[in-house]
Amino acid sequence: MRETNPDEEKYGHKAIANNQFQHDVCRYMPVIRTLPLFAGMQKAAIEGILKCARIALYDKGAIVFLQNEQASHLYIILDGWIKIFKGNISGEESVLQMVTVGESLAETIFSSHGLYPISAQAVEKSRVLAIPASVIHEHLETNNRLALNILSIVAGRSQHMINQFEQLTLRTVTQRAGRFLLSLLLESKKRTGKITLPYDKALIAAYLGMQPETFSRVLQHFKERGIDIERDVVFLPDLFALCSYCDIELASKCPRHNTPECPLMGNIN
Amino acid sequence: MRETNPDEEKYGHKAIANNQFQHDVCRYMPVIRTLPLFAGMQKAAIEGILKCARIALYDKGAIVFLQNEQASHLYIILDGWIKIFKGNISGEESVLQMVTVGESLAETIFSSHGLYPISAQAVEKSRVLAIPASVIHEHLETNNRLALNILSIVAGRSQHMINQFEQLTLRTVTQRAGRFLLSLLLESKKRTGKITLPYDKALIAAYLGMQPETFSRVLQHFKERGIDIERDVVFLPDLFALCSYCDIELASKCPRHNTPECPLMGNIN
DNA sequence: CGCTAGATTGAGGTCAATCAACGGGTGTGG
DNA sequence: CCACACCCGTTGATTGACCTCAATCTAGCG
Repeated sequence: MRETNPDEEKYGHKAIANNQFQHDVCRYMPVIRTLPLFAGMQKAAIEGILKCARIALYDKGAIVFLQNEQASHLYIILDGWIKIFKGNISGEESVLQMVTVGESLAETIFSSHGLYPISAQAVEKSRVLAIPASVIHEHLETNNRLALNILSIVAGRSQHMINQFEQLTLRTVTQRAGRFLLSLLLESKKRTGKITLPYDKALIAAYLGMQPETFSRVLQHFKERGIDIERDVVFLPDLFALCSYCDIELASKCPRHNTPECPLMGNIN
Repeated sequence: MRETNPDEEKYGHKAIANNQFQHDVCRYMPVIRTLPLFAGMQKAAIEGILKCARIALYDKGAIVFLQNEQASHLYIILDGWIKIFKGNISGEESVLQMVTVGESLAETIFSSHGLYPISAQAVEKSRVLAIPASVIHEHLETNNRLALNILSIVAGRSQHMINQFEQLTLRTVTQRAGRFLLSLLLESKKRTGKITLPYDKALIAAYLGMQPETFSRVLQHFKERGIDIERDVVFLPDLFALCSYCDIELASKCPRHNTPECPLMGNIN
């Protein structure tokens, strides 16, 4: 039934030797239990689902799955970064999201035709919890809490996609890059003006829907405006330097949102 | 708690006088019962949910809801076309989807902060079934079937968005327009070479992420290649004229997919 | 020390947006 | 029935944002 997948050769899929499936799921139980997927669930129920789960390790560049493959697992990242993308026949690819610790590749297995609609690739050494799709589907039938948790995850992802969508259609490259840096700043708990880029600049560029050269030029542009950039570290002259790139999604993560300290004073979109 | 919403004035929201809420939900029961939302549910359960539902009528141009408003209802289109979009402060808007009969605006009410992440506007006279979000949330807690149905809807929507995303980033305007026409062809049951555009050209252009002028020029381009276009009707010289714009999502709707008749012979992406 | 991958910089090209004018249906009022 | 206005769509000319290609630079690493 499955169509031949031209991507397989390209990415050297099926050649992954380090898929080291291990039985040490329990070692990660403390982390796993705190995942949104299992929120509000009984210990027994969680363990029932995890019985068939395995932990897989992917090297940098390894493919987790490819679009149009049979969707076999639901994945949760325990460590590292996974790139979610869609590639076309001419080799170009469009990066949909970058996923990291605690997040899951969930909606992918509820695809109507049972095939992954997207591809996933580790962009650095990553550890992933893999739960068979059949197990999830089985528990879904009886475990309402699980269904609601997944619904919540998928809806959240959907919303994030809407934002990404708006970014690409309505924003210039400078605005996209500025917003990206601001989001990094808001995610870093310690509120210094120091931001470290989480992965390759070329990858950031792809995620932001632009060419590496363009991203480089945009950073150059920021430098001229007083933002100091060295390698993968960005130093802000002050914490408000990027506030003009804020939007409603980022604002909700900002401690100064809806306070007099916010330079935008609620004029956000 | 609710922020002032500058869009309200712009769109004349709250001024909608024809929101004719009616108690004639039962008149639409035959249609409603066949909706994916209620698939596999008992008659009693469906009626329990519909007890508080109302049918609303929107004139062309009327706003159903605006982004950042409190998410109060889940909507299902019974008639007409609704535009789902995200607008920014400078008045530009990015059209995410066009929704029509049988489809729902579902994921919108599961937004984490309880606000609509997007706006919805009727682009022609439309009839909509509105179910209070509180009712849905209440039933979700106990009705597992409902949760699974919604999950399926949201996942489907999410996947559609992924496709839209890929279109905008990886395809040229010509490819996007060609694919759009092809999708219309595949959706029309009668397989003649005649396609009628479902709404304004300007709206189609916005949905395809281009300017009206650009869309017009693209149609011109098609005309030069033998496709006859008159007003809102497109005549194909033969049924395969647009096959080069096919992709895996459209292929699944094509009766000739995976048959020797398919001019692409499975070389699809 | 040289190799390589990632990043930068420069020059030129292109696709689609923008700005502006026009055409041709449709509806309205005289 | 015609004159006019209005809206939608088209067409043309120009601009500009971003891409592409190619050369160069830099840092890490064996």
